Amino acid sequence: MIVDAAMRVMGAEGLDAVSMRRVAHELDTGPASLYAHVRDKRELHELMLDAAMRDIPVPEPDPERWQQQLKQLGLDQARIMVRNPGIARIAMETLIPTTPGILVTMDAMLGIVRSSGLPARLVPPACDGLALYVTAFAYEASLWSSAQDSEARKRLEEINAYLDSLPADRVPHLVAMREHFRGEGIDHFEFMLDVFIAGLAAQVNASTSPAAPATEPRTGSRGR
Amino acid sequence: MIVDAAMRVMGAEGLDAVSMRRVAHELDTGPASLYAHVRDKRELHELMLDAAMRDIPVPEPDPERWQQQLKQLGLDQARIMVRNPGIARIAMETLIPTTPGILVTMDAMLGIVRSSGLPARLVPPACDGLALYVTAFAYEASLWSSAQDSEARKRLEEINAYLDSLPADRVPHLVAMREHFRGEGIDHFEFMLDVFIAGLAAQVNASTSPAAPATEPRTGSRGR
DNA sequence: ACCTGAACACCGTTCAAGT
DNA sequence: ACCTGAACACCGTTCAAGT
Repeated sequence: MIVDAAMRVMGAEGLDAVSMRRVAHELDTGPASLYAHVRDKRELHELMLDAAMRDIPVPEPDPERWQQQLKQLGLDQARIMVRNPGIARIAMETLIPTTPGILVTMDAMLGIVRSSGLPARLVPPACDGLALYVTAFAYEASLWSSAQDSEARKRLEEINAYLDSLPADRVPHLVAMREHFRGEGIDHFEFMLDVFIAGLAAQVNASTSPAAPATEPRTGSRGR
Repeated sequence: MIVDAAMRVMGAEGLDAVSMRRVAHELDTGPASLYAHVRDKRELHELMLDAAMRDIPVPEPDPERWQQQLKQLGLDQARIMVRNPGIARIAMETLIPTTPGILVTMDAMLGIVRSSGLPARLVPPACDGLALYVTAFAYEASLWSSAQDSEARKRLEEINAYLDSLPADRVPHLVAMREHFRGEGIDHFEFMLDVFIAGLAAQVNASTSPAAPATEPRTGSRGR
């Protein structure tokens, strides 16, 4: 009931409104009562994270399709966080979530990357990194949506006006590429997922065929 | 003086201790006095971000070395944020920093990526994405270091104990790869930078030579 | 223009006392 | 075991009043 009430408040008024006092009030009691069921606010946050993320569909790893599967999983994670603004911030703050639902998703990601043929010692770093980027993207996206609509629009106008007034001699590239900054966040995210996965694929090839292979040479960043 | 006092408090006691009241106290005055110089707490944060990031060295873009230059810039940004715990959190929360110091760094990154030959419309998304990942990494790193030492160690032990008790039938990959999770965060970060840059290089090649080239064929993720 | 004291409307958490 | 009222030690921001 506590987690439900907290999720309700977050959905209606954003994560900032989810205080122990506000949640308790929702349940017609005082804040002290919550501490019989929940260690502290951090634990409540972790339970909310689990509630939101528990039902991400996880595929059976298929070595032939690891790239598509990884991208799909990343998109699913981002989608669910963007849909519940506030959850991404909790995920950023939670460091290492240890709640069952999240671990299942992380395990699925490990399974997919493992099936790619990437050396075992690189699989956890790759998954950590990807999960972190997905979370950070969703967090930025929810900053926009969770700000009061009018406030966000005002800030956006301020920024646009500011960008238009930039001195071309101090920041030439910003000025030159100004037009390319307007764009859909989710498209940028998809592009970045592709870039990341292509980079992983290069690592796979580099480790599968350390010497220049005969049939179809591919070059990754060999420099590490 | 206000920004200096705030940086001092953050350095000594962490970002959470940087309240308007605490900073005012540091200056032997009341919290209301600060509002004559600073619009609100968000603006104070932005000024702190600028103070910390203003002197990141920025290279002259060299098309021959864009990969090394990009990696170096990412490492420099991460290093400075990890050195000032709290700055990374401000950077995550600030959405689009509009302060001069930060814009110069962003401009330098745009210049480097532009010199790589990546299509212009992909340059801003790539820089946004890279900057976001760098910031997110530094944020996670500072979560560890900014927690009270004893508290962080306790939490780490809890997590390790928990990971050791995981059921192999529910999360087989987590259990199988457990040993590879212990590792230096900064090494993982460098690996991820390499992966990302290799992915970008693949995109560059894919757009430079859309048909199979003659001399030295390279394959990127052609699928988008 | 800059500063101040006092106030408003909040926080998370603890603790003795109850059932 | 669960709940409660009251309290402790804080927040960001505003505002009338001062210099």
